[in-house]
Amino acid sequence: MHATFYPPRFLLIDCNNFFASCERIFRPDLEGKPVIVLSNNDGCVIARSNEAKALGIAMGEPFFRIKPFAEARHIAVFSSNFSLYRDISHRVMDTVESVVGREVEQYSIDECFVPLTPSLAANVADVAISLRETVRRHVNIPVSIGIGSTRTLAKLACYVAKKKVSGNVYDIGGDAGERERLFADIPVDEVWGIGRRKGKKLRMVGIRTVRDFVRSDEDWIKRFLTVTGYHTLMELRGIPLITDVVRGAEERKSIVVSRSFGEKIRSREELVKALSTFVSKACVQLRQSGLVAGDMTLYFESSRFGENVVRKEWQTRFMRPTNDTRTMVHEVIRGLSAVYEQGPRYARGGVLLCSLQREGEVCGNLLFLDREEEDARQKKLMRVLDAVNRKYTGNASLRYAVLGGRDAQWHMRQERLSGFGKEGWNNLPVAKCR
DNA sequence: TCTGGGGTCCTAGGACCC
DNA sequence: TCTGGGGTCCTAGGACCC
Repeated sequence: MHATFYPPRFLLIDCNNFFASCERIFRPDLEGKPVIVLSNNDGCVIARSNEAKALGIAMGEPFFRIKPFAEARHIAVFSSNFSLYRDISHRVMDTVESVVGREVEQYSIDECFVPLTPSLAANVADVAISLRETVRRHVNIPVSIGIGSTRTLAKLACYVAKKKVSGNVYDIGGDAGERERLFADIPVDEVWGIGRRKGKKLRMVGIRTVRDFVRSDEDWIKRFLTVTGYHTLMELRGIPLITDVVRGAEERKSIVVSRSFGEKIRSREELVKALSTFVSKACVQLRQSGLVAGDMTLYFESSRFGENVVRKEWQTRFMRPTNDTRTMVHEVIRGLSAVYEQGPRYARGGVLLCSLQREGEVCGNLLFLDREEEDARQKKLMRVLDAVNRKYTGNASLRYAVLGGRDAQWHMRQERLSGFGKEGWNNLPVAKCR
């Protein structure tokens, strides 16, 4: 007896206009009306409902430029509210898992892959429709679903589901003729993994559609677009080469916290407050994941849209990898003393932690054997700090004095936060279970 | 006046060693 | 002091993703 071979199949679920759809959950009156969501500091547009897209609002458009237009057309405008979006995202993922009966591969805040088992694959059309309906009913988020024999094909199918078919579900199946016709109709830069640069490169040599690309010679593509382009090509031909789309929190390689400042900063003291706050946030993430960082980079810069862009950067390596806020804040102060220059108005800054390792797997350093007692005290302090902050709204109630008050001028502008911003939305009737 | 934030992977080139 | 090739490791920068 030999096992039957089942070709792999994948389903991709992607929430439509995710952030805009999240805001709509609490504002049913906005159904069918144009909605946009702005980036941090209300800087530019990062999500648009279909109606807003139809009005010609582009992704990444600076808000100040379209503000009069948005007002004239009664477009609903929201500041981004990521804690809300993360929560809705969890609900969507949980719902999907409950329908398919297995763990999904969450790829981003608003999409996930489901590798299909033979029994799911046998009924994939029904499964997809059930998923779409259940997510709509339980979380009130509309989704599109693509199905294919590789993850890249499932992504492409989802593009078709969104743009070209009614019902928002599409399966790139086995019919070669249908696939040919479909591929001939899709620009090559819509493929997952072909971005702006590679798309332009391909067009310059006459490869314009997905069909042109799929027909290209694979050795030539490998030389022309490196191995990543080769992987994409093979995936489009139905050979799965991309497997690693999820990474556990403990496998992360870096943590970045960076922001534009609400108002430009001139003084070193304000920069210390801002960057110390950023590094404190990064440390909380480290501790939540059970990680320590070996290196830290901090930077701050003037507006990238002005003349004479000034950018300052400073790097340090810790004697021992750490996740201790006090140690990091100390380094921030040291770094700013080293590279701060008076004069420019700084518009944004950030902190990057890398060389991450699991706490407890850090190689010992003989120089520090006598520090164990102090280490234990410091760890205990961090645990208490995290616990208090979790208990009191998670909003950094307890923090180092150097971080300054909450009204600091560099804090984000969020003038259009929906009423469900800080707390309270947990109690709202999100789930419309029958 | 006003222009997001957070990730990963690959490659080329330099440093260093044998 | 110079000659030479091959290997590894690290870093900066580019490209991609959402």
